[in-house]
Amino acid sequence: MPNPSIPRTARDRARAEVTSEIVEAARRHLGVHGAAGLSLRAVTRELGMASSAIYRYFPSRDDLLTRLIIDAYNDLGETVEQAEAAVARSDLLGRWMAVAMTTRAWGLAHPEEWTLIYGSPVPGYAAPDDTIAPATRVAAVLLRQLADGYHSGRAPEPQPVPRPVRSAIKPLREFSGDGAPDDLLVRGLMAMTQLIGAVMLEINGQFKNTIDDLEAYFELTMRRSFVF
Amino acid sequence: MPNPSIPRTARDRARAEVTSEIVEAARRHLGVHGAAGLSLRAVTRELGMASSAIYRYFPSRDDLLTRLIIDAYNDLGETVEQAEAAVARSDLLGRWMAVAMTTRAWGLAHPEEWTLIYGSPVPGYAAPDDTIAPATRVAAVLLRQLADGYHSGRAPEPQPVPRPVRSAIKPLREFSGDGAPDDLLVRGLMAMTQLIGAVMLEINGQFKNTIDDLEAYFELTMRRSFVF
DNA sequence: TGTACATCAGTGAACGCGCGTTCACTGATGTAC
DNA sequence: TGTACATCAGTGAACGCGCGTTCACTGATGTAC
Repeated sequence: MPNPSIPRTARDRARAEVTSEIVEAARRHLGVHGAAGLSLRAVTRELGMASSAIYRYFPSRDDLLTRLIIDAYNDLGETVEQAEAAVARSDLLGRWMAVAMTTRAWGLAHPEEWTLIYGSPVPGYAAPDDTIAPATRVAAVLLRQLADGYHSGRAPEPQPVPRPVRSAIKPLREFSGDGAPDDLLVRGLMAMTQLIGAVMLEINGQFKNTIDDLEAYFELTMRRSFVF
Repeated sequence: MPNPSIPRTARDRARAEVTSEIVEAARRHLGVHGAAGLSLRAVTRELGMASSAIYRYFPSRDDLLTRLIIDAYNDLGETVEQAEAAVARSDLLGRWMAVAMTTRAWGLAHPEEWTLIYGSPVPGYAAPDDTIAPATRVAAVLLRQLADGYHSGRAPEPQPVPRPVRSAIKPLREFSGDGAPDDLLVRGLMAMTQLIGAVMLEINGQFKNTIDDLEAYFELTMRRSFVF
């Protein structure tokens, strides 16, 4: 049985090529008009094909959007994973800073795709289940750091976590296994919130007229947000 | 000279009334289709008037959007100011928690307007200068808290702030006067980032399948983000 | 108080535009024998 | 290797829709004398 992901015939090869051309053109169009304004006709126009031709590749506009979202999650996830893997396992601060700085750099380089995955949902679009797994890649890296820090005895003195919160983060607990106690999970979530929040505010221009050198400021706040 | 903001004739009264009806209808429409999909025709249709009639009140779609943005900033700002003013001046934790919980409540109650002011900019729309002043109301409340905490000697042991960051936050420093030293400004910005980030992530549904009781979790993280 | 004129809200038709999706079709590529 | 049929990419016209904005107009309200 041939692997269907490896194109075999000329037709298959052409199909794979045109598909990725469509996705790339669509990605470019995101930048100009945002996700809500993504237009199939504009995409096909740029590729010089009939507007109806796109339906040979994507059954609808929403399916193209889904593909863009999955690609964005995977691109960010892969970039972060690679940067983090290059740091010595015992260097927890280095690993955290690698995640933080790489995430920011990716967001600034791909603001539309950032908005696509972390911004407000596109009206009328419901993300299918295929997007869940790629969405968790960055979080998974951070959970591993928490577990490593905890098991090497470097966790900070735990602050109390009230009962309601303890049960509130149960879903996360189930996802993370018993790699870290509740207090550490809360600290990790806060660090993640600080990270995503800071990048989002910067991308949306909220720091305009407030902070000049955003790189230096971001670096300091991420150092201060380090859990261990 | 009569105050032009107080309607005098029947015509003026009618104009003020219709204007606010338009704004309210537009606000409702934001919820369904987002800012990018705000349609003048849909708004006039709901009010039972000709689509061209709206040009007697707003010269263009962008002007209506601007009005919605200014209203949103002012509504949030006023709500937060009032809640914070009800807390004893010396109760710094109470004042911070009032800002945090009120901000979250407002955001959850008005997710579209939240997205309008803190979300990614509407493509093709450039916010005019009139939006700057209302945008700073919440930040101004927090800066007053920082100054009060500092002048009553409750500031935490300052951590070092590297030179580049010191000059990076110069614009903020100029805005805040000498109410608080650099370290305190950084702490304040981080608390603000944690607050806005947490509300934004919750509104965008990023905590789905991660945290059950978001209110309890939010409260804990805001307590932990308290500067003093 | 009454009249003449100016101002203004609201109308409805029209302009020019772009959109997602469907459909019957053509012609090239792939497959089974 | 050659032929007959099936599969599939791509076309172009069409459907029905909604949009922001302009314009000449009507009729009501306001103002100056």
